[in-house]
Amino acid sequence: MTESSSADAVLATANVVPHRKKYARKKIAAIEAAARVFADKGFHGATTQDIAAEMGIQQGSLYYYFKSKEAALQEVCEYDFSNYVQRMKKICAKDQPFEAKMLAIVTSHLTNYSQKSNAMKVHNEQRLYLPAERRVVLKELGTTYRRLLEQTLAEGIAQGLVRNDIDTHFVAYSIIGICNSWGANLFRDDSLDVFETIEQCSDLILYGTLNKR
Amino acid sequence: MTESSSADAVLATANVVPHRKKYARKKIAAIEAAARVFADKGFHGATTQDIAAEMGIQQGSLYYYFKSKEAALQEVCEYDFSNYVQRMKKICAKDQPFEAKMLAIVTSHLTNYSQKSNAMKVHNEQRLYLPAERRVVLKELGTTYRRLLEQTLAEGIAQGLVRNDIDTHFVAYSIIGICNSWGANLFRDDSLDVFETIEQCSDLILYGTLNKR
DNA sequence: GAGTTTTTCTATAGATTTATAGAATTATTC
DNA sequence: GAATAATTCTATAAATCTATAGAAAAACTC
Repeated sequence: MTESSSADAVLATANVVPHRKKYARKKIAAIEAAARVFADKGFHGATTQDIAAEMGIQQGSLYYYFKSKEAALQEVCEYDFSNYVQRMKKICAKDQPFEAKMLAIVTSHLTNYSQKSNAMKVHNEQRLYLPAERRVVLKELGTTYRRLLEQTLAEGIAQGLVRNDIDTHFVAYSIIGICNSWGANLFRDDSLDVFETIEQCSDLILYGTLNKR
Repeated sequence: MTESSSADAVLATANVVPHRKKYARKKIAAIEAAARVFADKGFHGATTQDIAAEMGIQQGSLYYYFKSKEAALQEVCEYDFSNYVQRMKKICAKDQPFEAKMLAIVTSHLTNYSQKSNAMKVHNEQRLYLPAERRVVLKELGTTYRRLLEQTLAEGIAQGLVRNDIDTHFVAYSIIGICNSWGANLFRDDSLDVFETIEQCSDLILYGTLNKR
């Protein structure tokens, strides 16, 4: 559970000045520490003391990195989210058969979960404790993601591959629901295999449970 | 959002002595008030003051009904759960075609959500904040429920109606995941139609998204 | 290495929160 | 209606939590 790698997003915003670079690195560590603690104890259950301890600093020092506890939650929820939506855009833009796209979408979702699990878990479970003002960016990104999914389904229908009697809006929400539900399971249970889970999820979404007649 | 009706469960345990009956009634009101508050603010975000205010009593008086805040969470999570599992048992015991059973299961789940929404929401989202000792009953009931679902799927396979290459364990979890995800949506969005949602959920589970060839 | 900037620490104000004890009130019983 | 039991209230102890201010330490610059 390191969640490193995509320091990129935050690092990119930092100037090349060594000072800022070092700050940015530690800021990422702070976000990831907060993500771990919030994932474990929930926003209200976690204390700034917990987060500071997770970073190995004193409680008061935490405020060098976060303006407030609430700001920390917001940053955790937004952490790497736009990269994730970006990846979704790429998947949807590709010229591939519907089944392959769906597999790629589920893969992206669950892979992201198994890599950025804490931040994603916190986003899914705790973001509603943020006041609406702090959720505008999240809402936008979430809507973009869902629309891409709906669009992909609509394309599948247009190609005659997907049933034309489904409600794309409903199915999009359902897919997100299944993926998040399995994401949480993967988080909880180490013995689960990510790729096995991916297979089964997309299989269920595509084919359902009934035998073909 | 009254959540009355099934006072039965708790009332049944109370002796016929008028005293106990009145206490039991108010205790149910306490559980439902706690459910509303926990659903809204989360376990740690809610205060005993909030729950007391919701009941129209003073903070200290709340301890006449709950031994502790944690005990209140446990009681909310367990509230009406065993009735719910009981209903599931009846559905599964019936001699009906697989499709009808699945529709009944989804209906039971989502109908329960729209009636006992607060307690169910709290159960789904907050129960893990309880220490393991307080979750034994919940765990048992949950396992029973999932097993019934798995068994129903297995019967469907035996009858040749359900694909024999699915993993019943995985599919059972997925069904629960979809239902809970839509339960939460129904909770949030009043404009959604419960029966429409039920239709769509079971349709997706049964037939998936692809056209038959 | 003196001076400057960044990072961390300590200490604390001020507000909340859970849970308890004992008094006060209300309801029930005979 | 006096005696008893149930319910609610008030007041408070004890613990905890966020956020801030200013000092101390560490890192960096020239």
